[in-house]
Amino acid sequence: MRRLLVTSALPYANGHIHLGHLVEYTQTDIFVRYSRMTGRRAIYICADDTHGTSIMMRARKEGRSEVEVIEEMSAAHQRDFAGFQIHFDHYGSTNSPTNQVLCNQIWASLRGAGMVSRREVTQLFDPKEGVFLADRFVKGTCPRCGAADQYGDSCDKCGSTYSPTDLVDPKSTLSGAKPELRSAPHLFVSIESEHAFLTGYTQSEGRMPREIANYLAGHFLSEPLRDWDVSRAAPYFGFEIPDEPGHYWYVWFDAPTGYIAATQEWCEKQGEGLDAWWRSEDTDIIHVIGKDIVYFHTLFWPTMLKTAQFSLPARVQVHGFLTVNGEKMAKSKGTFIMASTYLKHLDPAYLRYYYASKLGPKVEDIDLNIEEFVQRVNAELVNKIVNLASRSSRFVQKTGLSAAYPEDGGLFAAGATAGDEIGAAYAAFDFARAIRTIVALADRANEFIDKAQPWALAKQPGKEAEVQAACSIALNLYRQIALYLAPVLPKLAEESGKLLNCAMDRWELAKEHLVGTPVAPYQHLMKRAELESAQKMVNETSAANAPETTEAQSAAASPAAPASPGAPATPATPATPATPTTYDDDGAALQEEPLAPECTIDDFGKADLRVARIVAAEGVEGAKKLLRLRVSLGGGVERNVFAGIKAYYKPEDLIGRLVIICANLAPRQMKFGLSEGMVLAAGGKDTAFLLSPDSGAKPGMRVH
RNA sequence: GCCGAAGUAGCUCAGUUGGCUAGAGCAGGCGUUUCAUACGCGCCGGGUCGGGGGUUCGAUUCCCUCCUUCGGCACCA
Repeated sequence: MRRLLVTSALPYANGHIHLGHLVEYTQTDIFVRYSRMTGRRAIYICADDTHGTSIMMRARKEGRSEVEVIEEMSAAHQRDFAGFQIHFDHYGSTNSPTNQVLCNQIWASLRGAGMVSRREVTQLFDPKEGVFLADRFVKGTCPRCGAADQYGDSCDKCGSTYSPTDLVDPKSTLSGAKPELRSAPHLFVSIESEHAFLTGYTQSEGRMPREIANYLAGHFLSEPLRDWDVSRAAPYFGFEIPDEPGHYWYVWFDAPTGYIAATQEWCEKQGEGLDAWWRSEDTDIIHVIGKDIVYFHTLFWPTMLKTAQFSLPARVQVHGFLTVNGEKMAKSKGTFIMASTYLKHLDPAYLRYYYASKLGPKVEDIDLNIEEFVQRVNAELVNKIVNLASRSSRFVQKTGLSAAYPEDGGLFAAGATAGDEIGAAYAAFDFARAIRTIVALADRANEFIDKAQPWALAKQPGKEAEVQAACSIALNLYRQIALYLAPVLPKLAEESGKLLNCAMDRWELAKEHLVGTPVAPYQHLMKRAELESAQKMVNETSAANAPETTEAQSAAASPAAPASPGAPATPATPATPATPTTYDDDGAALQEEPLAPECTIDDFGKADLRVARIVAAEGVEGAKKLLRLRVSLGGGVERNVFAGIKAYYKPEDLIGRLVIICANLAPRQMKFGLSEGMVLAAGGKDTAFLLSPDSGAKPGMRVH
């Protein structure tokens, strides 16, 4: 049988593992465990992703070295994974000597193939803001058709595309200043030469979920592939590029190489050769990733592998995000639940089972609904499955199982047949189907016991053989089920093996009767999940609101969860209910958006900031992010202002509220109307917090 | 608005090479057992299969269109 090398995305070393991450690791772990049970040689490789600016900033803030930071986090990650019975054959780090050697090697191959270019990148630079401007931050007149007010990359009037430097009369959309041309050295990897290869690779049947292949075909492969900027200038925590001193590989360059490096470290421990795993026709490599990092795994990574003559992944399995109670995970709602928090309150088996019952082969978000979670685990796992063992094992403790398997009306045979279907479902990452089929088997087993009534027979003298027969059947059916669930619930399988004195490690065992073996005294195999405990977990998460809020999702290779840390759930609620005794004001926000160049008091004075009252607010039809606000400056002076805060505030909650606006901002014609000012709000990519004056302020007052 | 995915019972979902009265689990109601972790078993109620149109002897399934939801992109002065 072909060997399997399976990976999950590398968790970023700047945040703890949360329930969103666990979707992916659980999914992968189940797949690997199943594969092993069928006799396939399979290894599960992972590592921490450690490089990048975030780690550097964190280390500085905490006054210690980056290495100390990432070692601590790696230990925490591995502790969490172990707590959820996620078993890696090797867990490495991208900051390893092995990985560095490998990066050098792949880099040399790319160089050798003539795919690397060093370019003085001339970009438009905003002299007022002190930043380089991405295409979308530049507007000007289209060089083709002369349409005004077009973006730096393409014209929506004539549809032509061009470079921002071609724009006539360009303006920075940040400051309105005329951008200057400035250059900086960058290293690029060109992948356009591999366009045909990538089309063939990504579109080949079974390589990845269909919708992902379509997405790539439509968004990237339909036009020339752009060069990939792989360098970052010092200071940067990472590997210095050997032939380009002062420049470091961008974290996404050395993250996927970590898959290979970690494999190599495992090989060294095992005395095996790396080539058998990464340069072999006999090994299938499968990457399990989240839908947010498809781009890196399906375009750049295959190109790197091909160029350096490594095997190409046979499959890239993509999963969706985790939502909690139907919404994106948010600290403020108590749904940004850390793995370690969960473990304090609930059995990891519950989550493994629940995820398995929800995970299909499609790229769909899955929802963790706390109530459904408790209900489902209890109803299916405890009430009908585990209870099977509990209700039938006691009657045969003294006698053990029948020496010959009794007539059962074909139940066992049906269960054995179902095993093929269940196995196929596991192999296809359709765990939900596997679970459905398994639960159906448990239903049949319960019906059987109910009809056989061993408890009634046990009271009638002379019926001992019948009691034994009924329970032998029930326990054989239970064993089948426990075997089928073993990839999901390894611990349950192990305990069941102790109860029935049998092996539980091979899939094919489900086709063999278990006869004549002793039965151990029954001990609880699993407790019922308590809603109260789940509630406590949520409450504890809410209470711990501040720590790790912003750090959790800047991950380069972050897998499962959506990135919306700390989105304001109820903006109307005062932000500080009590005086906090400690603060966790980390540098994440500042790091994400560095300070602008110094300005003078006169510069500042140019902006006329005023208190204003929102007198009307409504969503803008056709716009997903915009609210149209009517604000009053008092004395009947009103303004029409658009604000990109639809996702964070309900219009009705805003009416009557005092805010700060920039009142002398040049009016701007937008797609949906004229905007006559700007409402001030703090926030980053996924958040917005409106500014309000203290009570007493009146509309029209100037902010000095 | 553009691209993608999806809309089946109160909830979570099965079900399509087009075909018998559209299914399961949970939740709800009724009954029943008491071996088991108040668990199990039986029965019942409940769906215009998002709306409309078309192809067909026949459409939940194929085609068109509209609506809604969720992602991604745009808009966020």
